[in-house]
Amino acid sequence: MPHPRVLYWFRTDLRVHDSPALHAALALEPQCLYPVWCWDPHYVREARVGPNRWQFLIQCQRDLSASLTRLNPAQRLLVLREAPGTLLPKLFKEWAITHLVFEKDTDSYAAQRDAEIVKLAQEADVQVITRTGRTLWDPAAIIKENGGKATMSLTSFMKASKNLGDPPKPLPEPSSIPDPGDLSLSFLNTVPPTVIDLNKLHRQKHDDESYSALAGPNSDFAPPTLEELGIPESTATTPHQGGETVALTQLAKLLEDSKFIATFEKPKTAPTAFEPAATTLLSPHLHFGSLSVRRFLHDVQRVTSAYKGSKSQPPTNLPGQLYFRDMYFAAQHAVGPAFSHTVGNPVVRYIPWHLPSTMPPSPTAPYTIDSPRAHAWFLRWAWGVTGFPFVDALMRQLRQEGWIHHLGRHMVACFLTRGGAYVDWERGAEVFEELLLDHEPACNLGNWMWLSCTAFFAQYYRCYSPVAFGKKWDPHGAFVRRYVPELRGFADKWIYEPHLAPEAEQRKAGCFIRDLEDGGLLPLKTQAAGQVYYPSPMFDFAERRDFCLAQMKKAYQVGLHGDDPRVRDGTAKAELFEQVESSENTTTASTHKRKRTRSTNEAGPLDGWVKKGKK
DNA sequence: ATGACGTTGTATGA
DNA sequence: TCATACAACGTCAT
Repeated sequence: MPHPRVLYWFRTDLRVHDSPALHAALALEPQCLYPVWCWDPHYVREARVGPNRWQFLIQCQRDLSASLTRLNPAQRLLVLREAPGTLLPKLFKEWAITHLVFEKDTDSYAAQRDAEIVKLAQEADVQVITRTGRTLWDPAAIIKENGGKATMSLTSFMKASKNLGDPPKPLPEPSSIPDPGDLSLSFLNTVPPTVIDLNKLHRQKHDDESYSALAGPNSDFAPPTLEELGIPESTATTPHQGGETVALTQLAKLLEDSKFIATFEKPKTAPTAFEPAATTLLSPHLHFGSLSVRRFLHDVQRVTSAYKGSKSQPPTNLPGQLYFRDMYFAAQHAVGPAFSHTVGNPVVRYIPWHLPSTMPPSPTAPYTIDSPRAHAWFLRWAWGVTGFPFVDALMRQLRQEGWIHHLGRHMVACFLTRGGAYVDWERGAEVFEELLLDHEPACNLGNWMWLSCTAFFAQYYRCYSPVAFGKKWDPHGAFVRRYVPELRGFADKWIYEPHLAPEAEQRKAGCFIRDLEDGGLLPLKTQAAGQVYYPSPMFDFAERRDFCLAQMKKAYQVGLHGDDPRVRDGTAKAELFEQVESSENTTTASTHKRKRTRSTNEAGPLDGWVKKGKK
């Protein structure tokens, strides 16, 4: 191949440092290099992406574009507004591409898409080169070492990875890149049909205009703006910044504190710490690839080996966190698309949760409202108005900033599922998908299974208390005061349980604790103008914990997994869990009636609270 | 078969 | 600041 013309397809590798795929592209000694980002409708419309993550992504794209220009003034990131499946074959022809290069992505959707793209490239006589780069090890290689089985514990993962040797050393940033070829485009873009638009809720300004022109409104291939996407800038409220430059600066700063790096123990870091947080906050960069996971590992190992003194070990140290990430990627790879839900998933335990996913999946009615009460609990959880200050503080921090500490995620996930509301973990995973900057499908899904004790973890009797767990880390409640400002005036004694404060204390604190009306879905009817209120707890936690514990015990005895045919056809709940249903249902309609009146939600899952709650 | 272990629980009592 | 009961899960090494 004398004059390779390379299309480098950027996806979740928005960086120029340690990019094995970019190095592979440059090793071809190309005559020209096209650095392309395709505006995949899977991301634009089908995945749940909140304003904060849109902003973070755009920042990553802009920073990458600037880096490419630094490496060659004629270069920039070419953002094209069309689906890869229809766009890439046209580009192969238009730019006489000889090689397509990209970093492997083993997420379920991406793997399927990439297989199709590889086929299209072969049909166009374009050679495809891929490299593993998103994880420390290739998930497929890990699973092969693990005998084809999903890695369900860190022990099995570590054993499998040991046979593969150390992860590759990080590669340096290239000193230069070749010119692009001719950038003219002789065709208009094909606008993908809108079948699903899970992000419609966020497009308050106007409809999505990201597909209005192939190379952007100014024909300059620029990354989109929030304005173009119809998302008001004011709704992106995160203080966290995207981009490789920010990521590497943040990493360098962390590495200066060798004691922090070498003695890091995750369970000893406080979920209540803010400004600064107790952990590295590098996870969003790992997701978008603005930081290489191998670069992170290598730098941590270098600083740790130079550190004099006793050091922390996996699984609690910093490398241990990265191993867990890889473990989830490998498990997802082994299970396939079913990893994202219960039905058909062989590794997940079946629990007859409230608000189960609709089968077959439907984007307009994603779940069944089997219990209006549980639905209200779910919405109140998602919007941080449960009446449990620690839970609400965490959920509001998540919504505002797009990041909460790992242990905080444990707390709210346990609370929604096996330790409180008894709501399906898939509902919680969807809310996290929308709000987290660092949303990594494999890790998010894996951790939700972990915390709901449906896979990876089974000690369901270890249950987090929304009062005790907060107090343990932050006895004075500074974290609660920061994110639930209406409670600021309460004394430490009441900060985690303000509903127990006498009326006089509430008056002194300038905030009254009152029940929400209509089963908790509506704000108070009787509130006075100018008066500040905070809701009473949405349920008796001790009572709910006991109930959940009993249900979990029963479900473990029944012992069904997601791939059981009785789970798929819906008979499992009816035939094996009748007693579960009736034992909880003491106050509302009978089991019989509820089953017949089961309805699905027409609006988006969070529609109810949004408008009414915001007033 | 058996026992140790598993990243990160809570309440109680000394 | 410890230790222990709570009621008791799955995985892995032996």
